[in-house]
Amino acid sequence: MKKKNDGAIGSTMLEVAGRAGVSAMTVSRVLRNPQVVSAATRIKVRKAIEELDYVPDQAAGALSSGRSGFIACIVPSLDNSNFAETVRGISEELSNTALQLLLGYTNYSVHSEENLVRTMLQRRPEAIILTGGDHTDRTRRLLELCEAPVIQMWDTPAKPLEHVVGFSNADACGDLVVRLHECGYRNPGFIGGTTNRDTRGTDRREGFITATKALGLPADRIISSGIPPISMQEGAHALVQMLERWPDTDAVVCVSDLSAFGAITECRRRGWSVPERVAIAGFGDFEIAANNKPSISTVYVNSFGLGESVGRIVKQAIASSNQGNKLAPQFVTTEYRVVLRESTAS
Amino acid sequence: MKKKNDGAIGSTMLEVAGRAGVSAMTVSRVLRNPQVVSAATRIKVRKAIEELDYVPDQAAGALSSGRSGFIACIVPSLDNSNFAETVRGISEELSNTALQLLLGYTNYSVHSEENLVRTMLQRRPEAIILTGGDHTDRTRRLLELCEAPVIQMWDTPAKPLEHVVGFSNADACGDLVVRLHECGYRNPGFIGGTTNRDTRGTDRREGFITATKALGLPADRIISSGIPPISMQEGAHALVQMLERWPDTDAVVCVSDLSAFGAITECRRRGWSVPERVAIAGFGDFEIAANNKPSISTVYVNSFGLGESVGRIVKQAIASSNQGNKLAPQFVTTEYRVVLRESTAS
DNA sequence: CTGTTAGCGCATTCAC
DNA sequence: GTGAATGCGCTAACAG
Repeated sequence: MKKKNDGAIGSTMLEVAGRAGVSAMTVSRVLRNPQVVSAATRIKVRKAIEELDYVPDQAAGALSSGRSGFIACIVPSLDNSNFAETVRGISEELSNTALQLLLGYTNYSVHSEENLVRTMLQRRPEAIILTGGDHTDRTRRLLELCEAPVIQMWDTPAKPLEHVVGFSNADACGDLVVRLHECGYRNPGFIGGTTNRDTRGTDRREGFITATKALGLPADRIISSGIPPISMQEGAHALVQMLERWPDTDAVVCVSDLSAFGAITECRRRGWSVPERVAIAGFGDFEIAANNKPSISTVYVNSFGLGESVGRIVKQAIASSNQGNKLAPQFVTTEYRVVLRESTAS
Repeated sequence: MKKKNDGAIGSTMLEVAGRAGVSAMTVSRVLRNPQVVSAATRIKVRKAIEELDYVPDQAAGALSSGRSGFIACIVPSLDNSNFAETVRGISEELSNTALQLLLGYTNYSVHSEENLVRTMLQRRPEAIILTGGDHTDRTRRLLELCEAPVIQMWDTPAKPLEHVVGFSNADACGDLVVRLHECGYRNPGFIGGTTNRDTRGTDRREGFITATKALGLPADRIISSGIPPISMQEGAHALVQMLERWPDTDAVVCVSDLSAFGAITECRRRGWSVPERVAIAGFGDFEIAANNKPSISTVYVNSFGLGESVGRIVKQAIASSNQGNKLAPQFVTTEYRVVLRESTAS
């Protein structure tokens, strides 16, 4: 046993109770169910809590109640406006609850994800939020064993684990290709990363291929450069390769706005005008897309709203579970929208 | 009491012990101190763990051992390369330990920070990492009461709470001004946000003022626009205001690379050449700084290394505490470096 | 090297 | 509206 209060804050619930002249149970009630306690007692207890600077120990509470108060949330990267916005959306939606996000990032590795899931399960999260539909077998097994609701987001996996909030990156990218075709572009190319670690990027590439084929356009103009998520510099590099290999390429779709920016900037360096020499589009509608010159055509994704939906499902699932039910698997598709700007001609 | 395994994974340590034909304590040892258990027993126990897909409950472990395994880390925003890199640095440094980051973000509000701290203290973190030196009185009180080591990062507060890892944003910005002066600029201006929520931004502005005064340059050319962290668009807006108000301004220092990018792009839209008409510099050396045309002069900050230092101190502080000591307050200053590029003339 | 005992701090359950 | 008893799952301490 540890020494009393070793590393802890100040006092225990029992000490608060002593000071207030009530039982520990009453303190507990004041904290989590104040309305069942008489006003007078409530005030006494609150005073004692104040005076002792009492901070409840959630580990103890969790152990006793079987509710950790944690929501595990695993994203590929924190340094990405899209995921950061989604996390904000989730947080905001959960802000009026006692639930706390346990955040982790995988660096786009399913192997890291497996370790993260294992680590987080030790905290007994009440729900688990994952990005995408690509997981190791072991991850899937772990997730099935634990009864917590699982939400996959940012994708629409064909075989969902349970709940899904996302959109088809393939369709979204396909729509972009269709719009470019409508603008008169006939020889589009695609720039993305070299591996399939970023499954959303891979889906966009697939969407590009499907759409170009359907439109009878060349579907093979694909440059893969760099480990996803690819950088501005790699976008620049890939664009040059693209135009060297297929000089008559008239529109380039980049896997993200950042690589699109890199590509556009490289054109400016070389004196190739965008969109006259070549049109360039991105994906994600990051801040830079609207603010660059030329502004960047892209696909807007409602990252924040996606997070809000996820948060709402988390709350519903937990509410159901509290009533002894299980929320039926939800499948929410979120908004996206092609936004044409100066980097492609209309 | 909760129903057995309600919401939990599968089995308890006792069940693993039963299956392996040992006591629960031995299972515990295999998990956290394997070398003290005989090889034969170890194998038996590991087998049972495998077969039952046992996942230990850290809440119980924490309660019993008095060690939560959590490190609280509070940053202003997740959507900021600098902080994201710092978090990566911390994570990486802690990756060979059993410590887990409990991440929170304040949206640049000391009030949110106070709530976050209170929430996180309920998890009994073994160390607490804060960004900057600006906190409410109540936050400071809470932090003093809990015995966990506190680390302030990304700043060099005059009155540190305990440990500090950072650099002087004021000095860094001042150095930038000096370098611009060396390049021949005599009428510099500063663009930043309207409030002091982002204390690092405020410090940079102060550094600008101090340096310009010391050099005998005008120190009053300051445009404040937008709530920090200011956007690209606000950078654009502020630049126009700057040149309208003080047309002979020859160099503009922006509080971050993003606002600098906005400003530069606005110049391009208006046909004002950078750096000929006006030089523009940023802060942070984000990806965009090196990749823009013109590339952006800025101050490089070793965000990742800063995080690594923080992680190292966390480990040291916990190690000391385990030996019954207390690590003497550390004060680590991290690297920064003025990087002159195309957006300022040399 | 292994087992036994006890208790971490709280919340559930049931009395009153 | 309040209190007492009990145990959540694990680990420290000690005994063997």
